[in-house]
Amino acid sequence: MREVIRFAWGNSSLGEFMVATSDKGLVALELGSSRGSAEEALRIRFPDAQVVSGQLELVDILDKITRVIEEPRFVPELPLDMRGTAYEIEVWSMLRLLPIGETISYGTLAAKLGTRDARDVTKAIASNPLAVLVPCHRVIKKDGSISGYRWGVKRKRELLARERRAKPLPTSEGAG
DNA sequence: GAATTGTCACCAG
DNA sequence: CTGGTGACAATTC
Repeated sequence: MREVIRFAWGNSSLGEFMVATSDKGLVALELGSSRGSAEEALRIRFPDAQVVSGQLELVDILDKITRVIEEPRFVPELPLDMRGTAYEIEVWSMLRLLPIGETISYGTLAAKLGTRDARDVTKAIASNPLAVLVPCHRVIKKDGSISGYRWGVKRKRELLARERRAKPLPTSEGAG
């Protein structure tokens, strides 16, 4: 019996996104890719699985994802089926501990993980299949500038901007 | 901002 | 082990 991967499309202020789930939980959340290539990516990632459209079954999930994108503080209780090397999973777990509005550099994150090379973390983060749910957008370069983002630097900036607003600030940020 | 160079842990074979 | 690789980091103009 082949494993079944279901995918569906949703819409948000950041554009269209695709969600894919296995029996265990979410395996992918893609932002703004074209429908064709995103679906193909799934088949490549799960060559032995049956990739089917599950638009109806995933309505609930789509709804939650949309909300996460619009409201950074909303935490969906969605099961994540993380697939990757042990190291990648470690990095992803680490990212999810980052509070809203908080950013960290690749180098610092690497240090926390016990490795010494930021590039190492970079690779793991770049392999993150779960946009937003794993807040890889909170990882930036050491000088504070935005470096790169698998789903587009603009989305990264946008997500960070939203989180800054959502973050409870003791003082107002003043004119900006 | 763009280009250049140094660096090394991780992954696949 | 060997080889390839990077969403880095620090420097320079």
